[in-house]
Amino acid sequence: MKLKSMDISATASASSIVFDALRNAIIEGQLEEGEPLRQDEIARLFNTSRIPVREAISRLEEQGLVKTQRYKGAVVAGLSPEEAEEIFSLRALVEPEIIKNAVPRMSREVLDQARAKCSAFSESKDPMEWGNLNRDFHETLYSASNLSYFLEIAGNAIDRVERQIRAQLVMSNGMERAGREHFAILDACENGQADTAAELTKAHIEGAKTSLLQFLPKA
Amino acid sequence: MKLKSMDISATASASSIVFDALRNAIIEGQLEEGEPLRQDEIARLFNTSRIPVREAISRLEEQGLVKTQRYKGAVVAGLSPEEAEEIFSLRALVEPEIIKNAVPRMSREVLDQARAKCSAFSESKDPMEWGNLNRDFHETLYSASNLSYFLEIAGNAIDRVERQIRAQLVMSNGMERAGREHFAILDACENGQADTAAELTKAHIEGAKTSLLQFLPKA
DNA sequence: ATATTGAATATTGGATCCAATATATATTAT
DNA sequence: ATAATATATATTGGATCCAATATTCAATAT
Repeated sequence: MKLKSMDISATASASSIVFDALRNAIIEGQLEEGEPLRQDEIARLFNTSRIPVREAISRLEEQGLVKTQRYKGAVVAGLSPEEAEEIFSLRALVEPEIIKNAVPRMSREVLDQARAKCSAFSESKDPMEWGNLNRDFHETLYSASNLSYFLEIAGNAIDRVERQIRAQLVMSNGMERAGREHFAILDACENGQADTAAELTKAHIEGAKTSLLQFLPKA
Repeated sequence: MKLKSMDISATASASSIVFDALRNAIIEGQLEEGEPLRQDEIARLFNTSRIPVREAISRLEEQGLVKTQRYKGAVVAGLSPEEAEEIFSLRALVEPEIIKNAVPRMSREVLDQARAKCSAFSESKDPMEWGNLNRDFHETLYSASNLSYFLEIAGNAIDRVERQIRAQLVMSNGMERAGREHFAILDACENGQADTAAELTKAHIEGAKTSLLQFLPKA
């Protein structure tokens, strides 16, 4: 008798399914700044009760992706230019450290995947894909790093600005410059130049910061 | 007719009361690594139902202060030497930036408060107070900074290692060195030397990292 | 017509209950 | 006595219900 056993405790809870779906919807711009998250509506959509939805929303608030007000519910968080600047500054501190740690640990396989993703980004004609391709590329490189806490911090920082980055990528001509910079970072990684990769990553982020700040409306 | 009005939506929810209490209990070492957080027990203690307790626990997990396993509940998170190292490295990146931003913004009042807290730390004979006094001092200096996101990141990083820092402060002779370093940082702040304050802060954190890593058991 | 008040409806916060899973204890088999 | 099985108990996950607060709409006053 061949049975495929599975660890039942690895199954996703209702709350984490809702959390992941909402996080993705926010990052991808399907839920826009200020949009209310109606507990009952989301619960209906996922065919669950409101309790897991409330837990998911609590977690999203800790991630800075939504803002809740007592008795008034949650809305998708906005991003002021000041906040954006800080978040990018933090990324410019953290991500070079990640890549510096990652470079000596990169396998041939990781580098191949990264090159494929770099090309995919560069060649894509579908603006809807650019955000995912951009992020995939960076995440592939960073995946070689063993700095799990730094990865967690960077991941959340990116989540915070991702919706705006994606909007900006679609609406401006930053794609070409980003593509070139990706290849330069990748080359440095392939050549084992950790410090160069870190510097290029920092410059890349600083450039993205400048672009995004120009794109964001002034309050 | 004189009525004192209040904004009812500013009242604390059950969930945030539980969250704050658990966070403090973890930070202060009253809840130790591996200790289970029993939903029903906590609910009874706070005279509420389990729902707000579950939400509080979800938030604590996002903060990295507890670890939950599906169907098995939450336990207070541990801290490996590797994690500790990373968290301190992140702090050593972030906190100097905070203080550099804070120094030119420090009022006479903030500096006076900081000096009072610095002296209080230095003079305290009660090991149970050292943790709070230490943190108070740094938070007072940082409060002059307008980098709200950096403050959030640093605050959480400190929360993650605070229990161990406090244990280590009590059990080792790092108090004297910490006290001297505090006064040096404070002097630099008072003299408007933002870069010096940043360097001293970085050195202070790196020193604390070394001490803590010596204190933590090797796995 | 506009402003104010009252009623109805929508939504959130959390209490209670039920089902599912994990753990502890008792019973049976070896 | 030890190991395996069955039963009881503890705990978690979430469905449902109720109370509290906010928002919308209708009715009334000016």
